[in-house]
Amino acid sequence: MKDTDDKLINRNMKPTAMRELVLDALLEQNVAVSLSDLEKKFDKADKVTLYRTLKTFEENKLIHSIDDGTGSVKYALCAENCQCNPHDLHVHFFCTECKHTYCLNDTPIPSVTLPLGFEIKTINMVVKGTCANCKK
Amino acid sequence: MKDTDDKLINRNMKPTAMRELVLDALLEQNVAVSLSDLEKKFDKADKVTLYRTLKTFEENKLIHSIDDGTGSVKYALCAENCQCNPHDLHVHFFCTECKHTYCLNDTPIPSVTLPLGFEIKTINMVVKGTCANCKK
DNA sequence: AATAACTTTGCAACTTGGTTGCATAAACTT
DNA sequence: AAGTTTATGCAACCAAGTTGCAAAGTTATT
Repeated sequence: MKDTDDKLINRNMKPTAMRELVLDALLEQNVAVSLSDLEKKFDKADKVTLYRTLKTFEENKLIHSIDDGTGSVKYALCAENCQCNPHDLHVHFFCTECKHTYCLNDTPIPSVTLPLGFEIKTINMVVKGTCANCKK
Repeated sequence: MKDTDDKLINRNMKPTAMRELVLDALLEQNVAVSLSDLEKKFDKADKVTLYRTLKTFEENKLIHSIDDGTGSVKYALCAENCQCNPHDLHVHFFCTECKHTYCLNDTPIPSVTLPLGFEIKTINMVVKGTCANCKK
């Protein structure tokens, strides 16, 4: 049985062909991907199916979505046992050169002190700049 | 001469009727507004004109835009002498109850240490939760 | 005051990303 | 094998943002 099948089953999803394909694509990337990235990659696949595949992945916490401010939502794999809790949150980085969005898994979001009465539920933190690849 | 005229002229914009109207609307708000908010408020005004008004305001650093993750960009007044430099950046707060977006002007974005080779240009940090008004 | 030059406004129309409804196809259940 | 559930694919739609172009308004020039 395939590795991807495991991952899908572990997260309570049936391992369909489409899902394996998308999961493979996500696994081989070290940057986050958008729906339209996937559309380009699998130009025979239907946009809506890809869309719904990502949605189910997200619901089942196999991936998380990233709003990097580019106007198109990006998706990236969660850590193995991630439950998408606040303490799982990490900083995302958008490179203005190569336009890639990175999960900085080892960079946790620093804590902020809010004004009195404001209660935090979650945080989105996107750093923009030049990535290690483009800096050279 | 009106106060709003001053502000516009200080920022190198001609004080047209439309601009005064929009600036007034921004001044009387303590939360950030979206283009569609303005459309509702001024239902006679053209969407594109409002759009371009906001754009010129932003170009001239009278306001800054906020991507709060709701899918529609919000705008809020800059501080008096703001140049929108990195050290002017503050945290934004989106209340999931009242759906309002606040500028936390007194809450600077904490510094983050990035992986080797990553160079920061700017940061977007949006905290989501319940605001002081809704918490009661 | 009349003309020219530039700026702002308004309408129409379009693009992109995301989304829903519904029908077909595939996969499980008994 | 029939019936139920789940996944996929097509069409169509929606919202937000954006562009092109012409009309209206402003400012400058003589």
